[in-house]
Amino acid sequence: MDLLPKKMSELAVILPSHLEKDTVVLAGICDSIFDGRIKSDLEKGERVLLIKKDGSILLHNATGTRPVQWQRAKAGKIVFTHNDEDNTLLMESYRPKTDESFFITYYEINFAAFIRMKEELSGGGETIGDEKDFVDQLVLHPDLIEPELKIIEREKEIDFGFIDLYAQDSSHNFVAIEVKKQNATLTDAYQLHRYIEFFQGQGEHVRGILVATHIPKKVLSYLKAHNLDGKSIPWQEIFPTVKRPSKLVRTRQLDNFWS
Amino acid sequence: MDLLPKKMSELAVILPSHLEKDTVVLAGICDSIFDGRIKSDLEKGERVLLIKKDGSILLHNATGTRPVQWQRAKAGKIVFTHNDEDNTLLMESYRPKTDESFFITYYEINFAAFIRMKEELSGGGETIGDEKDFVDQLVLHPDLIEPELKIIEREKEIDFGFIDLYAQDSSHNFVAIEVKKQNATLTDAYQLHRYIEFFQGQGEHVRGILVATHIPKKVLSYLKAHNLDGKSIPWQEIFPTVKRPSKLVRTRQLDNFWS
DNA sequence: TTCTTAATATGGATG
DNA sequence: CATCCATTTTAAGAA
Repeated sequence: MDLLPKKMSELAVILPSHLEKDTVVLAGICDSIFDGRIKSDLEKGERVLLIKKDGSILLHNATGTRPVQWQRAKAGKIVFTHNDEDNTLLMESYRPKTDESFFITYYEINFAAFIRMKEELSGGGETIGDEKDFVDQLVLHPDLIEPELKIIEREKEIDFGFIDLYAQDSSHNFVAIEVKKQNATLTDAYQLHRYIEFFQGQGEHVRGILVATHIPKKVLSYLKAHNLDGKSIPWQEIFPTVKRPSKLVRTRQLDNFWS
Repeated sequence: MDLLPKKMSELAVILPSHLEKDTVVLAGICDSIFDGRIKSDLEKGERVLLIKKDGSILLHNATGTRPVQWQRAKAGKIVFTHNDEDNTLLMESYRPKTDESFFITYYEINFAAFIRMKEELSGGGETIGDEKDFVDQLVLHPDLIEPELKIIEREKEIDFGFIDLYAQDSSHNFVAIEVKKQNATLTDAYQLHRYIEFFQGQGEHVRGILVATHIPKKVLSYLKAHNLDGKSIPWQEIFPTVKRPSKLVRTRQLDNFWS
């Protein structure tokens, strides 16, 4: 849990002992090649490299959420080699599963460290508010979609997929409901359309409703043109208990937020 | 470009000056909350935090490609506060654009450092083998799709979108071709179907072909059921010149690989 | 393993 | 801005 020498020849010797146990952080000037599902060449630039003990490799630029190049875990051994002639440090990794090669050439190391993370302190987590939770709420409160709607089945399987909710409306029509936690897209409307067509092919009349937190006009007009319904249910109506600060919450207010 | 003190009270004072210029790396025991498009709580655990100068925040577990929690750039100012009472360090960030709050509470800091990255050394990159390149190859070698096929137009615009390739087959039928560089999905088949229906609506008969590196059975059966064609073209047939090492390439062999 | 689908998807191009 | 679309998407769950 400390700095490593910046000298490449020493790094090449020391790093192997850390790769299996620690998270390694390396910063410096490098160029690199990733070749696999795509071939990507990076010009010489300053970047931060993170290597985790499971073999995940993340090469980050100074900005941006995603790594600029990376390789997932379960590759072979990562090899570092120092080249005396031009004083470069090479990282090589090959992942047979996906036939991906990753090469990084360092021309300068400006920072090197390792972090030993205690096995027993890997806390889990919990999420609230994904699509499953959305559907859960709709099952509990089908009237949010339409008055007197009765849910009959969830994840009803038909030939070409699963229908999120299968229901019956106040006039005893059967209804296929496709639920999207995000803004609806045309693709979602097509999908619903295909489901309804399937029932038509079976000689059954089934209504279709697309439920989403927001449905753009273009999508609504497609639905209307094909005799389908759209119902937008704002996030707040589904998860009214989730509080959010309207601006940056200062530390002393955290307790309120947690409630 | 060096270590920072691990003492929380000092960190709270020092960090602000680094957040706008440097990449900050922090490791220790924390729990955290992200609340925005979803609400996610993490139990106490040991994690590595990366904060970039554009405000991107990445909280990483000891393993895994993706951060376990994160926030994208363009949020407000990130605030660190030391709480004397229980000796914790709090990170708070709020991103108005998406109404996302991110809180991390540190109980222990095991590693703290900053990396100053030179602005002028941010190298760009280049990729070969994306979908555009795939289509390029198909335009050059339409016979890979079907003998005697003639490409007429690329990115042909119709009411509901763009058709990757528009062509004419050996019997002078017009053909709409949808290309996917990856495995085809049902959604891709729906999309193609929609294009064909558009032409039917115009009173035109147009064949539809879905081209992908791989087409699962279910997708093929949907295509067949709707009089559409599927053509899977393995990656190697499209990019035969891209060499890959069959196993880990040792440094001294790199020159061969680069050719 | 293969396939399917949600995701805080991300990121780029376009209108 | 919103929308559309490709992505080395990733990752989890089911068949």
